[in-house]
Amino acid sequence: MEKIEYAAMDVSYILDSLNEQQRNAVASPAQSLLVLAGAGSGKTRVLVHRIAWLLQAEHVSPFSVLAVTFTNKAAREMRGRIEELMEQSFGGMWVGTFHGLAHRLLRSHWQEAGLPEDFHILDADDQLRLIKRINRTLQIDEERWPAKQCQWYINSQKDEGLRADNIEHFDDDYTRTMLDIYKAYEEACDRGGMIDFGEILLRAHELWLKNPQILQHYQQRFQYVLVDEFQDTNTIQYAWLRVLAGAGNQLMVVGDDDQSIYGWRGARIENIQQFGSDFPDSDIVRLEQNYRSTSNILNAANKLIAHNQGRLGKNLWTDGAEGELISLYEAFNEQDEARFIVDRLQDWLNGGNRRSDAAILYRSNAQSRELEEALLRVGMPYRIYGGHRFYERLEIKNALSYLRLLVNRHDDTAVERIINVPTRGIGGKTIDTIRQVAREHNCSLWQACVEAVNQTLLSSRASNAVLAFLQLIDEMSKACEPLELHEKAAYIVKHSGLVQHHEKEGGEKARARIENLEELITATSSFDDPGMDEEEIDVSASTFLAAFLDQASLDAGDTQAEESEDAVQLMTLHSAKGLEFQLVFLTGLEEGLFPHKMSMDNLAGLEEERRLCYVGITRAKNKLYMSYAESRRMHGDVNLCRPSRFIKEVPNELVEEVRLKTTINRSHMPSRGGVALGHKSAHGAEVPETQISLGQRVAHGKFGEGVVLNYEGQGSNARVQVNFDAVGSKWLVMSYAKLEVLG
DNA sequence: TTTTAGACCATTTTT
DNA sequence: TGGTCTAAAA
Repeated sequence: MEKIEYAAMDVSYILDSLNEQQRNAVASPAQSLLVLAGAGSGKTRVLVHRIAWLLQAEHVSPFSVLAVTFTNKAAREMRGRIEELMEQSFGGMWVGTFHGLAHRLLRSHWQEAGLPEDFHILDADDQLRLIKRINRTLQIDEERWPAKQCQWYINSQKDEGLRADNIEHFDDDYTRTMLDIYKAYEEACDRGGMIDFGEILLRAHELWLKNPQILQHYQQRFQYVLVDEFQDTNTIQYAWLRVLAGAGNQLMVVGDDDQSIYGWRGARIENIQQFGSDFPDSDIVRLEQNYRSTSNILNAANKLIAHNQGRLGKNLWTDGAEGELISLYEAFNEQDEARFIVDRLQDWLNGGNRRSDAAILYRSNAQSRELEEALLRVGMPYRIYGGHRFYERLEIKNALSYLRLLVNRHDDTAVERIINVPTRGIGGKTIDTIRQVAREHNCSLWQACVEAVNQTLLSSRASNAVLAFLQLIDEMSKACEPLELHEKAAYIVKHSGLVQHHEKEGGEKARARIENLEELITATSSFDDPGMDEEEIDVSASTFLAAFLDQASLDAGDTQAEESEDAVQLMTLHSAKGLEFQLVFLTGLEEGLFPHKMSMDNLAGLEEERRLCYVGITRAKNKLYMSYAESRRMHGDVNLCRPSRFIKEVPNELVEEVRLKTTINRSHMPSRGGVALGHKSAHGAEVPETQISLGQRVAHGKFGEGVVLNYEGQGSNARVQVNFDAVGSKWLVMSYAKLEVLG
């Protein structure tokens, strides 16, 4: 790291572009500082400028700065923006995620942390597989205690900083079972030198508590600690921060209690309320000026979130334009909703806007399908955020497992994964035997394979297959020895047989998989180890590969091969946090979907849903559409829906209802408590060449009266879906049904 | 051993 | 509806 002279530098550029509140935060002399940053108030900006201020105005060494975020993307962005602002890079500064930084500590102090030097990281999928295996050996009833639930239990305990030994139990079935599994799981992890995501944080915390001299070293080094998205910290993360900053270090946390949407995975909104009492001399700065949205949108968000209790309170304002009203559309069903959105989108694009400036947001991933189909139908390019991250994909994980075995032959997780992928005749029975051998000899699966072959414990056919596997790995290992990382990856992809394996299954999916494998090679060639200080230069080829594998576990690769085409953005509300768009569609505003039925029976859950809605609304800069459907097909069958309570929590004067063709009054709106379909006249799309339109009440000779929900085709060939009062929904062919149109 | 057919059951997601 | 998982057939 080069020495930097700051002599009498002009520092005004750091403050000049900021408003008063932002400036107060950036130049604060306080020992600890809580910045309550409303949506669109320049939160990241404040963090970036704060660091610049420390470095330049207060002559703080970059080595003394630690900045923590939740995602790698946020960390990269922060570092990038600091470098951009200061036109300089700062290698010695630690900017990273909680997990990334904690992992770095564990790599440096593996001995003190009680880990083997070559420990490796278990991702969620690996973890689940391991738990399943454990449950099988413990003979746990999978029906009664699903592995998913056990995984959830273990992770939430770790989020709370609790190990199996620390957990009080009342000897009930549930806790006893969970603790047994937790213990067995911990043992398995220890034996295999594996740590899961929660363990990374837990170990890093314990590392400090158990090794005061190490803690002291970091406390002395990191005099300035900054935290982004503080409302998302869980118990262990906050504890870790308190330990680090406990020695009088300067701590600045930035967050927004109204945007806390990760309670369900351990985030504690209480941390932000607790901060003041944990750091009694702390200052609070509120960033309340919003630079993003029109005042109509902002007011809608403010009014909505005001329904939550126990907020720290903020009053977001803007001096920007009032903007258009929020448009509300009542669709008949999810198809109608999708059609409507696509129509609006096309209008908007005809006005010369860019597709990537528009986003369609939904509560749950299942909703994307209908929207995709509608977009596909008109040929509008779109991109879906979320879904399977690059490094989590099946084919990638398989390829990585081969690479893992090059580094460490005793990586059981990897062996389990690929021992029969591609299929080479090693089936469940053979693998069981091998596991058995491993348990008896207390050795790794790899060794057990060797043993099983040598001792002829297997049928000759199985034995040959296992031997072939062992030789394949050994040969590849030898061949890869002298190669560069990306050459290793290319070699593995080529010689593992994975490509042929996927080619065989054929289809569109298979092609995508093969492309991904090629993409992996690209990813390795552009990899340069970000986690290394210059002190640690002796990076041998194999540790370089190990570093890549770590990075692959820790960074799921949210840059999933960015395509350059301008496309409409589709994502869940959760993944929309932190983003902004000119035009936003907030879809599926129905009771049971949003707020989701799993979260609406308790106040905490409901309030989190409301915050989610708040996040959604505040993504919009210029124009917001909200929509809901009167009926929605979910998991195959049709449900009738009531409009979300969140709709009526937005003041009427900010909303304009969009009606296609017919205007009707809103007597059936939520205030009445959801008189769903019933006494309403026709509205919306007509079934072509018929007297029927969606939403219309009709009578059938046999089934009685009902409401038209949907249609296919046209004229006498058309089929219509009718929800009958007596017998539920049915599809009928127009020419046979003889439907009578009711007024 | 591998493939396939039926059973089951479904928020939200980062690391 | 579609993805995952177990149990029976090729």
